[in-house]
Amino acid sequence: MGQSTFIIRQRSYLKLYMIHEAEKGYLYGHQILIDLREHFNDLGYKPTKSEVYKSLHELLKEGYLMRVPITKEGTDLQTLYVYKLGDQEKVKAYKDTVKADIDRSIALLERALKDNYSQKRG
Amino acid sequence: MGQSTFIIRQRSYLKLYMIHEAEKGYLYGHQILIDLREHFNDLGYKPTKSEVYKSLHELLKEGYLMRVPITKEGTDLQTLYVYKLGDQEKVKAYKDTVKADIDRSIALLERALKDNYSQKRG
DNA sequence: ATATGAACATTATGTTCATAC
DNA sequence: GTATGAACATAATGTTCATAT
Repeated sequence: MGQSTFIIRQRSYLKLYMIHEAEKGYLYGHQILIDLREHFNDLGYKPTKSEVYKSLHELLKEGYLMRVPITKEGTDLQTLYVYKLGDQEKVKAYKDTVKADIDRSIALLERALKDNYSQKRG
Repeated sequence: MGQSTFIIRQRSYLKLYMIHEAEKGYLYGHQILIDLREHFNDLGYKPTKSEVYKSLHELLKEGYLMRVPITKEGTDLQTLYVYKLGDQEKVKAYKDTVKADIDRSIALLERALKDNYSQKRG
């Protein structure tokens, strides 16, 4: 399946952050892109537009988020959407899964540090 | 480039372990596959044959490892190879790079834990 | 079964193009 | 410039096939 046996995928990582943002209220695509780039700037991680929108669309398709078109004053046609939290139970289960995935990933990485960079003393 | 902006690639991770194994003496493909699967069994990570051989071939091509055909008693034709450490300086530099990549990856993952799973208290 | 590797397929991700305000 | 998205391209990884001992 899409089930990664190695480390967590970027897509899952981004989806987690989006869910968290939706939990706080609502989010929209362009803004979360800007926010996440800012948030990870110090670590040199700069998620692409494409990944962010794909993550958003997946969450929507899977029912974790719901989309609401918003209206701006003075406009008729607009392509602005707000994303709100969908099924809370589903979301909770999803977060638990991702949590386990992150924990496993950290364990793999720390093992690599231990195995490959520990000082050998005699 | 192949430069990942997100988390360390499986390929780099495996290559690190192979270099480490070569540092201890020598290694060969099938054995390291078995060993790594055993080593990561508890974390549910089961590297594939394909990834292991590709990692090995990359290390060879990049000069981190050298290949030596080995002879077994009673055989003429054989496709067995032993990999030994190549340029030590190059290897050291490579390990430093991977170390930084792992550290950055752990930082990203731990940030996700902090950002998305910390208890909010009032 | 051990052992190595290529060929093929699919996923994950990144880059460019299109559209609209 | 903000904002959304598809189309296209490539990179990373996994599965199957081939070949030999």
